[in-house]
Amino acid sequence: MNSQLNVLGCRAGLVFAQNLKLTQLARSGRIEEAIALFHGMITRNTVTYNSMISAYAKNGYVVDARILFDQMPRRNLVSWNTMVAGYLHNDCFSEAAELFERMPTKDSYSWTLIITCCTRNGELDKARFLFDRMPVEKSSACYNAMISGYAKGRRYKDAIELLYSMPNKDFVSWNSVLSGYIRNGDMVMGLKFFHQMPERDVVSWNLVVEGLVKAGDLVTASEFFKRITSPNVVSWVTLLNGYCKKGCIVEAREIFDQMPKKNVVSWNAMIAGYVQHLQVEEAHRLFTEMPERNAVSWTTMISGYVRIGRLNEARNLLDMMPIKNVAAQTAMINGYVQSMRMNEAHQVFREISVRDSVCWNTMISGYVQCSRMDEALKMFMNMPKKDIVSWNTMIAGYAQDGQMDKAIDLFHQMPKKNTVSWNSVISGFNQNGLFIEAIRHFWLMRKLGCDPDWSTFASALSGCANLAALLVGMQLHSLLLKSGHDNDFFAGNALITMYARCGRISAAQQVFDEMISVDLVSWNSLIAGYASNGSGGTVISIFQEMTNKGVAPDEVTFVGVLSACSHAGMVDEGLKFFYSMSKDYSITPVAEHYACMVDLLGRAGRLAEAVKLVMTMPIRSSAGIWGALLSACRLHKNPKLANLAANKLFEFEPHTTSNYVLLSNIHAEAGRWNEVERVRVLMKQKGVHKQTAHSWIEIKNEVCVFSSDDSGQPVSAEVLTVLAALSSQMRNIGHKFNYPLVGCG
DNA sequence: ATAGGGTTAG
Repeated sequence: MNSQLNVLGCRAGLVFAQNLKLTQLARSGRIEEAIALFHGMITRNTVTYNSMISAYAKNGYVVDARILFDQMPRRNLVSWNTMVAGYLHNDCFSEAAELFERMPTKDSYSWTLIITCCTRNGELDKARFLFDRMPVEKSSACYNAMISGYAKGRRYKDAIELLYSMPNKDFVSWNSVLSGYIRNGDMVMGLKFFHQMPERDVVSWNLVVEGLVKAGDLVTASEFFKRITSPNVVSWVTLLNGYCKKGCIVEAREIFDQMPKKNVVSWNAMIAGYVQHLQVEEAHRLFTEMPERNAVSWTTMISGYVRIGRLNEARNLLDMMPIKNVAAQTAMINGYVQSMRMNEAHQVFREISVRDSVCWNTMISGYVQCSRMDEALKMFMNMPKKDIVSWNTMIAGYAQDGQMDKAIDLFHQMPKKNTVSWNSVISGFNQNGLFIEAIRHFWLMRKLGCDPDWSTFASALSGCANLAALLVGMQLHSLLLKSGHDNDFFAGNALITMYARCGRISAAQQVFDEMISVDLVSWNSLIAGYASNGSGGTVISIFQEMTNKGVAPDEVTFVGVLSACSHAGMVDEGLKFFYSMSKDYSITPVAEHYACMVDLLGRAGRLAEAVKLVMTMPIRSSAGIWGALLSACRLHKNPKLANLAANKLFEFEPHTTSNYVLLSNIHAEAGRWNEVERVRVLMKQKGVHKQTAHSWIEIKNEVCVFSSDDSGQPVSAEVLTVLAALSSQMRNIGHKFNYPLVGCG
């Protein structure tokens, strides 16, 4: 009897110890060892099962956790809570809520879980509804969950109101509100709240240091750091990270060396700092020196080698990694994706045991970059839980691939849209020439309560630039000033282009002058602006100004400069720049530059030289080059050469109506009616139709569309009268018309 | 063994 009891006692002791070990393994991410231990155990009690459920869930194996939960012999309240927490940990909100509903009994843990579930899912009011009606006594944790939810959702008033009504406030309560301010970037309010707090612990101080670091104010951040009475590892790492992000890697290293206690996170942060500054060798030295490495250390190193393009070293590390995790494998996939090596990317992807949304998204974006949209879609469809990034990647992919209909289709299907989703469709419309749709979606986005960012403004402004929609462009300009995104390069540069394309070059110049700092794109936009406005001399002086300031021109700069010369008839200057770009700036001319040169020589009537340039150039010809030649043929009435240029042009653009029309007109003007007929037959053969040209204007928020030969317009007669008056005025001041202006609606 | 605030990697 006694010995039997002893055996039982020993067994109980063993189970207790093994349960403890299980929890420890789970906490340090050693899930394989935990599984082995669990399966090797002779006796298991409810606590064992609970620990294992938690172990699975905390390491991403939420399905296995559920299987064990369903299989275990007896479930207690903690088992149910653990499973709900497991779902919550893996962002499975609906599963968590479903299980919560089925719970036989609920304690304050359960209620805290469901409230957290709602707040994390953005359902703040539902959370509050449950909070107000929960039948068990509210713990501090429960209050804190609700307060934290409010604060994270920027509902500071609600958060503080609840905080003040709470009976036993602790540090977590105060820090939850503070964290909301800091994480949302509301530093001014955050600091004010910090000073109002009755007492502060290390976490409070760390939060403020974090906020200051994020705002880029390292001086104040280190002042606050110095005032912390006993800084912990988190305080040190936060400051260290701040110096790394600011590019002060030497100072970061000093902080690292000064740290009284280092843990894995400290080493990882320092390694990440070196990786960010592309000092991957130094990072690797620390990596080999550090006392213990975790998955983050390996992942940081792998992504470091990926960043500098050394995929072999990255792959070696991944192969050496003892227990591979998704993050490390995704970093590797990212490397292959960037080099378009999709087969190798897919091989790594196949080896991943638990696939999260990030690794799926990386694969999708890989196929998108290779324009393999069918495979991207296959991935997207196979993905078990799509997140907002997956949707946005697909939408941007279709837009880039010219399949705007599919992009819009997905956009309408997606459950929740963010700014990036809107940006993808808006810039997609622009890329596909649907500028009106781009602008319409900008207003729609604002109407539906989504905030545009600098990228939205840049896209919408680009739409205006292409439509020469000055009034809308000016409206966007003032919205941009109000939004606070006006100091951004992209938005500023888009403004320059918008004003220039709307013919307001002085406004473009003013935007340029008022920008806090300009980049190469700003210079290029200004140059292109003056170029299209025909101010060749100004372009040349701006070009000199920018090179004097030490800004090196690129290919785009020269497209602007050369087209300026061509528009202003400055042939010699153009030729000089063309030769100088490769000689002085070592920029190899591409098709666009040759097109400018053909245009330049062609306009000047030097057709033979233009042809010679095309025949001797070391690159493949393009539609732009032959198009420029064809236009020159019209200007200088050379139907023979026109036939040659047109034949080449049709190889590139067999279905572009305007090319055929141009050729036909050249022959018509020369009275070569046989040739005109030949072009007509050619168009019929190729199935090209002469499209009815149309244009539109906006009057009092209504769009009026005009097309040629359209007498159905209600205002046609009026328009025609005005047109006739304008034509006669133009004729009076000496303008000659190529065609009689008839039939314009 | 389960819930609320703070650090690092994809």
